[in-house]
This record gives sequence, structure tokens and C-alpha cells, in this order.
Amino acid sequence: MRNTRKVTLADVAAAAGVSLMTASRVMRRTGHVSARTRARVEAAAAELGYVANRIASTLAGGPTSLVGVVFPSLSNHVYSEVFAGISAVFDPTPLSAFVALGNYHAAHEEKVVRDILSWQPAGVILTGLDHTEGTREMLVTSGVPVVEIMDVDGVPIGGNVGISFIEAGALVAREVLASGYRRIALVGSRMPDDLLATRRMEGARRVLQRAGVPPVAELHDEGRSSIALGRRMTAMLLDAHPAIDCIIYSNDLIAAGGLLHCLAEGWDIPGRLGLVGFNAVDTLEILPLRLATVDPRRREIGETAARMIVGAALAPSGPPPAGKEGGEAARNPGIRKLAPRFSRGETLRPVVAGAGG
Amino acid sequence: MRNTRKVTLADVAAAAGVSLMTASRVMRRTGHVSARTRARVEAAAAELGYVANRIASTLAGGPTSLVGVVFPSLSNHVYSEVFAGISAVFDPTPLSAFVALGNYHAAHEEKVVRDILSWQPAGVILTGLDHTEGTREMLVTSGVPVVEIMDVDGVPIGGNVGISFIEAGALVAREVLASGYRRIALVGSRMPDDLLATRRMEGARRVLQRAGVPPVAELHDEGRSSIALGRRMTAMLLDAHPAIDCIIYSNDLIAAGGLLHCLAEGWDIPGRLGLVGFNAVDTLEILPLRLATVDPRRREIGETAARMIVGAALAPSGPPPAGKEGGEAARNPGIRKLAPRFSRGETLRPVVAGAGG
DNA sequence: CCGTATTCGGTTAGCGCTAACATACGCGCC
DNA sequence: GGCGCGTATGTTAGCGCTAACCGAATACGG
Repeated sequence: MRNTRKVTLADVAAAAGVSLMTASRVMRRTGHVSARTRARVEAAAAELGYVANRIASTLAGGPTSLVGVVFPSLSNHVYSEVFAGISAVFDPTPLSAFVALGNYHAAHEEKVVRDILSWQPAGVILTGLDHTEGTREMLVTSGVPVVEIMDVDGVPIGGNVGISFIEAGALVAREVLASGYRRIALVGSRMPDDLLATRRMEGARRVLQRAGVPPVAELHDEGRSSIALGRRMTAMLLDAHPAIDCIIYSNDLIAAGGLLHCLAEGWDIPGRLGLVGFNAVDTLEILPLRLATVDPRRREIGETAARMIVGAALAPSGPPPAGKEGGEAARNPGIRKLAPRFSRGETLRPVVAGAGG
Repeated sequence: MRNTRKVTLADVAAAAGVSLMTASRVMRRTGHVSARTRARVEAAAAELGYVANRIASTLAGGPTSLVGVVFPSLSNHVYSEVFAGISAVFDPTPLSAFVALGNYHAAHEEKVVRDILSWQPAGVILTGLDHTEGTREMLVTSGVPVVEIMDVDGVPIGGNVGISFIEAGALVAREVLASGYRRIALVGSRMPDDLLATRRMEGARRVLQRAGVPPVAELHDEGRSSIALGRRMTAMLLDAHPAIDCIIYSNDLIAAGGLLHCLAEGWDIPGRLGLVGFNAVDTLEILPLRLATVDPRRREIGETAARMIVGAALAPSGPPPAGKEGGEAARNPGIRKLAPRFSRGETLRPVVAGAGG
């Protein structure tokens, strides 16, 4: 049993005693083939263990079915959930996802996108709206349906689904003000690199400034988010600025660290000190207090993006309804802005009538 | 600027005033091309925005660089970490990962593997050793380097990296016995489907039986692991069997739920009741007590598997050293068994001299 | 000045498959 | 009988690229 040599369609056709083309039609279930011939070809294919070669069929003009997906990282739980949403939508379709990581680095992302495009994908899903000029150009020129996810604060290349991270940050700040906090600090990890986190912080900062209570302190760190980092940053911050009455964190993980630190140090939460995270990470339900946070609706983002790609990739061949730009509409998957969901948890005081916001 | 038509190598060659072949050589950096010609071709390529077509080059016999990776799911944090390890190793190589999900279902996995093989991959990474006969046959026939990960309890198709889940379960049971617990229960989620969890439980069960203290109770649930599920199952279990003095969980998430339930109900942990999880999930460091658990070394598993694929895929062309089976050795990536790491945490009593084990 | 080595570049064939166009045949109809 | 029509199969060309081979130009010692 050393038949490691590749079995081609020609072998199947020969075994079934038909032409190459008939075998091809049987495998693709197109055209007119009699039931008897079909059965013979299928039997031959099974017998020989034929596995189609999509490389060849794609080159010959068949439909493509790979979709490139670029995330900055997958260790961040957020993206694995987005991916789960994407996968679930692709599953019943002929499309399959091809993941690549941009590592929070635009130049690296450009390389990765070039790589993806070289596979003639049926679509590309990118994280965020910030890409190099080269990346944008390649994607536009390629004519491949593109959907940018997560963020909607900017001009997309093609489709776009996500939330406004600036508004999400602003939302957090308004809720904090509504709780009556006034001496507020901002704490962020992975800060210059994680653009979305940076944007949330920007949104919060603006609202605070406009309300006349600019941040009392801001602390950033380049390191990746972890509970330990949250503890450390919080300790440092409260040491330097004991008057702070609320901390807005760039994500739940460091907020959790902060919460644990504060509880250990005996701070009254949320009375004396309020804390807010971001992302609605579900494993954090084990915290002693439910953390105030914002759900960016990542699963839905993944699902919607995938549906946009499915729509654009699987139906671009319809006859142009009117103008010569018929395909154009199908190619453009549209823009969809979701609303982030705030949840107050138990680490912010209830809303004070008449306070801020 | 509506040049959406594909730019081919022929276009680049024409623009540079050289033949197709010379342009090809420049793009691949092979053969002898003078510096001047190379510069001209590169300029033309950049000018036209040329993106290579790997579909064509693969078909023409160039090297493949896609590696199919099949996980049962990515919502399980375990696999996203394995994937991070794989990505990190592939990053500096020309290989890229192509993720597909088997959804804990062997028949679905077979479809997915067929799909992967149709892309002529440079390698395939599969989770676990249990696959349909059809899957195994396809992979063997294809001649593609295969590495099965996570589990090493069985006969692999090609390479294999992971831990013995049976031994890991046995390890947990021995440690529990060493702590002096004797009325032990087993609790598992996603149970018939998650084969690895099933195997851990099997390993634990055997040790307990051999030690003369078979499990007092066993509780399984088909649902996906969550803290809420852990709480529910634990409540149910302790209600029915209040004499239990230790619970072995199939994973950390439900163990965390159990721990929170028990603390809320005032159980003395680890004195009256011991708890053990599995997986060493890092975000659980926020629990009030450090959970006893086992680290399956998933990051290393991903890295090792990726290295095996890199070795097999990138160096199979060396001249056969002696026998005619020269390529065979390079193709077979080997077997690597890692040792799971137990950590006692604060939810099991310290080891009792002379007790069990 | 020739022969051999060495570089540089071009030509041909073909990877495995599919669009697009034949071809062959049966059937009913005026 | 000839025509149109629909179904079932075959033939041709070519997708974009690369291996393998092949000439032309340059270099250099004898």
C-alpha cells in the first residue's frame, strides 16, 4: 500500500471509463450527467481515494473559498471569540478561514496581507481601520471583498462592522460621572500598540475634560495585560495619588488585578473608589464583586463580518441590474455600527440623580 | 485609478523589458540575474503593485506553505494558546497556519481534513489521536507530514506531541490520595464529546479503584464548561452525596465554579473538602484560593508541533543519505511525550506522610 | 585566436483543473 | 425527411507560474 503518488481527476476518469470533463462535472455536481455515469465516477473516486485539488481548480477559474482573517493576536481572548463567530457562520458555507496574526504591528500586517492576497482569497477580514498605505492599496487593487472589524471610527476600505471605541470610552466616562466620581484616573496596558485601547482612553479623556474634571492621573504600560500588571499599576497609582476616587482601565484583566489589590488593601469599593474595566470577559464572573465593564459585542462582530463576506463572495455574479457597475454593489459589504453595552456591576456606585453626564 | 484587473508576472516582465522567466527569477531570488535587471524588475513590480499568485506557483511545482491546523474548538482557551505557540514558530518561516474547527465531531473532522488536503498543504496538525478511518487513510495516502497534538495515548499517524491524559488523570488521583482524601467524586463537562477530558477521568478512576477507594460518585454533563455549570453540578453533587471529601473536575473552569459554590456555602476548603481542576488557566489566579491543577504545557505542545512540521516540510529534499527511503525519515516528525505539571495550590491539603499514592 | 568555464537571459512544456465550445444522439413536430 | 430542441458526453485552450533545458554573451588562459 505505497500509493503515495497523487491521484488526479484524470485517473478517476480513466478508471470510470469517461472523459476528464465528465468526471469534473460529477465532482462539482454541475451540468448534465446521467445517473449511471455519475455513480460510476463516484465509485471510481472513492475507490482511488481521490482528493480534489483546489489549487488547480482555483487557477482554472473555479470559485475561491479561502478567507483571510487578520487579528493582532489570538492570546487576547477577545479575538478568539470573534473568530468563533466567524467560524460558525462560515461552517455551512464552502468558505474557510485562514488566520494570520499581525502582532500589533502595521508593517508586519502588510506582509501578512500580501501573503493572504497571494492565495487569491474570496475575502479578507482585518482588525481595525489603521493600516499602512500599502496595505490599503493592495486590497483595493485586488478587488477582493474586505471587511474591517471591531472599530468604526474611520474610513473603511470596504465593509465595516464594530463599535466606536471612542464612543465606548466616552460612555464609560459618562457613567462614571453619573455615579458622582470626580477625581478620575486612567490606566492602560499595551498602550501605544493597542490602538483600540488607546481610542477608548481618548474617548473617556475627552468627556472628562469637557465635563471640567480632566483625569487626575494617567498611567500607561507597554506590557501585555495581566492581572499581575493590573495589581502593580494600581498600587503605583494609588500610592502617588491617594485622592483618586475612580479608575478607568483599558481592559478587564488589569481592572481585575486592580480590584483584587484594592480589596486586599481594604479600600471601600465602590464607595470610596470606583473601578471600571472593558470587554466583559466572562471568566471574570468569579471576582468577588461583579466588575463594571462594557461588552463590545465581539461574537456578533465576528458573525456579521463573516456574513458580509459570505454575501459579497458568494453572490457577486448576478447580472448587473442597471449600470455597468453592477458587481460593485455586491462587492461592497456595507457598514454596520453596533452599540456597546455598559454594565454597572458592583464596582461603581449607583447613578446619582443630577450628577455629571 | 480603476486598475482592478489582475497584474501578472507577464505584465511585470513586459514593463521591465525582460522575459517572464527572468522576472520569475527575480521574484524568487534564485538563479543568476544581474543587479541592473533585478533592480528594473523590482521597480516594475512595485510600480504595478504586483502581488504574486501562489495558486499558480504551487500548481507549477513551487513549494507549498500552508499548514492546516484542526482544533475541536477555539472558544476553549487551551487551544488558542496552542495556536499562539504554533504561530510564533511559523512566523519567521514561509509557512502559515490555516485553522479549521472539528467541533468535537469525528465525521465533521473528516470533511475538514479533506478540505485541507485539497489545498496541497505543507503539513497538517490535528488535535488528538482519535480520527475516522477515512481521515487516517487520506492523510497517509497524501504523503503530507502530519503531527497529532495534545494526547499521546495511542498510535499516531505521523508525528505526535503531547502528554498522556490517562497519566495526567492518574497523577491527579495520586496527589489527591497523598493528601489523605478517600471519599472522592469525579465531575466532568462536555463529557462524551471531549475525549481528552474523558481520558483524564479514566486515568483518575483507575488509580482510585486500584487504591481500593473507587469514586463515590460521578457526574457528567454535555454542556460546555462554564463557571455557572460548575456551580450547578457541584451543588447537585454535594446535595446527593454530602460525605464526599474531594472532587476531581475535568477542567479549571467548572472547578472554579465549584470552589465559589463551596466557599459561599461555608465549606472548609481544603480541610473538609478538597478540589482539583485541570489546565492551569491563568486568569483563574484571581480566585480567592489558588486552585490545585495540572498544567498540560499547551504552549510547548504548539511550539513543538510547529517545529516538527517545519522540519518535515522545509527539509525533505536533501539527498537520500543511504537507502532509497531517504525522504522517509525527514517526513516522519517523531514522537515527543511531555510531562504534565501538577500544582497543589490551596485547594488540596498538604501531603500526608504515609497516605495513599 | 580558440576552447572551456561562467554568467545571464530566453524558450518550451506542463502542473490539474475548468470555461467555452463542439459533437452526438434521441425525440417530437410540421 | 428535415428541422429544432434538449440532454449527455467529448475536445480545445488556457489559468499564472516554474522546472528543465538551451542559447548568447563575456572572461580568460594558453
